[in-house]
Amino acid sequence: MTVEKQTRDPEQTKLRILAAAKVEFAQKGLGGARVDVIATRAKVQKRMMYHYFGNKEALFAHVIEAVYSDFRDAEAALEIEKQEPIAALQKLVAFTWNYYVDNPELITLVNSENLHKAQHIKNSQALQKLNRRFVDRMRMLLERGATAGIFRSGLDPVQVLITLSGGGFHYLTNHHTGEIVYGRKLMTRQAQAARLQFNTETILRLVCTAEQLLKMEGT
Amino acid sequence: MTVEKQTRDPEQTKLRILAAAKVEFAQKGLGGARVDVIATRAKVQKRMMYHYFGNKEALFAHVIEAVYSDFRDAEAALEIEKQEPIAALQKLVAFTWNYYVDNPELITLVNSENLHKAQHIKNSQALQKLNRRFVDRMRMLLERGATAGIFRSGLDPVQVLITLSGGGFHYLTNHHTGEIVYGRKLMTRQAQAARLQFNTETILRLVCTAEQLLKMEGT
DNA sequence: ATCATAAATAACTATTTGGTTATTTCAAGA
DNA sequence: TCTTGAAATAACCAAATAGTTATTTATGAT
Repeated sequence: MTVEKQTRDPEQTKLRILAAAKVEFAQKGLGGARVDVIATRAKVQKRMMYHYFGNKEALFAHVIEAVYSDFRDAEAALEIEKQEPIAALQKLVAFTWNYYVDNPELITLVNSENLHKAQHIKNSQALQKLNRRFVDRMRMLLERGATAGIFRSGLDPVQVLITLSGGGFHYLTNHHTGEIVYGRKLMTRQAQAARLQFNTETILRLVCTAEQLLKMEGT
Repeated sequence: MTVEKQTRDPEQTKLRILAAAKVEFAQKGLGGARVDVIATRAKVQKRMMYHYFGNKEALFAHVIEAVYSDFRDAEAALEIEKQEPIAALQKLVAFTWNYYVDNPELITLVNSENLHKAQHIKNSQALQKLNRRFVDRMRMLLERGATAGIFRSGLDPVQVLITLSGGGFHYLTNHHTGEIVYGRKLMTRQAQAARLQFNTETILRLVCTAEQLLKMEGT
């Protein structure tokens, strides 16, 4: 049994602040989040937050950058380039959906960052690099599919990616108002499974040629 | 020239408060919005806001409800039930997109309401009624298309509606981070036109039968 | 005309909030 | 072992903030 001496552990302290901040910012947004709540939840003196991160907004920027890069890292680890096009696409749609479901903070944090016009990540070189590769992976996947005669040619990878992520993101981020608008539960196990399936179908119908769709309907 | 006597106009006062609140809440979210800013912008004593609306959250609830019902009213006025299925769907996609573009507050307000778990509209009978009709219109449209052999049968109108709105909503609400993620401008005139076209295509490919898609590709 | 009521104004307050000052404590390197 | 710089604590503060109290003023009904 490790006896944890809490005193003097700067790395742990920083991580605890970051974790608490992620929860608070995700829950209340940048404007609604409270520095004191973060400190209390992190079991850290508020002063330490200012010591390590400077101020509330800089802390927010750190949180956003960490959350985004975790997401892209997980995505890159999928190695969809090693699968055949349709399977790769299905895998990517499912991964994206599941990641959103398992990391609900990501969604509200991204929304909050957009409310602030993305000013906190605007200058992050690290994110720009990660994301360029991300788009390239989709471009190559679409090209492979087109070459194989399965996918339509000339598709814009950015448009496909936005539609792909949006099918999950939009559903999840707006599920509270959605349940009122559509008059049904949207977050039951069944509803979630149905949405993933529908979204997969949407993307496949979007990228596959009509001939390929006819062929698959026969299945 | 009408000499405007400002004194004693409760309707105008309420409207000015509502309009100012809409801007402030849309810009900063519920948590970030400031009551004093709203009062100043409305050119009204802050006390009047409390007089007419009770408190900040109740004012927010009024704003949300007004914005939502304006949106649905405009949509109902389209009368898509009077058009043939494909044209109706194209019209609905374009309308939805354009409404979002022309009313950017709608998007951030809906996001803010979702951050608060939709608690401000949860009990609105008016909205529930409006929305039930909205889903019914899509259900009937899908049925008409299926009967005509143009649309696939068995499509879930709610899933289609979520995908349809999401294609625009998600793009617009996340365009700030999106420009960094995708490394390109997303709000130029051309980019907007391209997105509307892509989204229309997505929805048509989603609902039309494969045979119908083949037929249309010939065009 | 006047009176009752609602609209509008002005000044105020208790609390919250992001951020700071001042001080103490630990732990690693000389 | 001693010194030095970073880690941690505690108490504090000015500004901001949602909401109030107290008062005046316009207006429509009688």
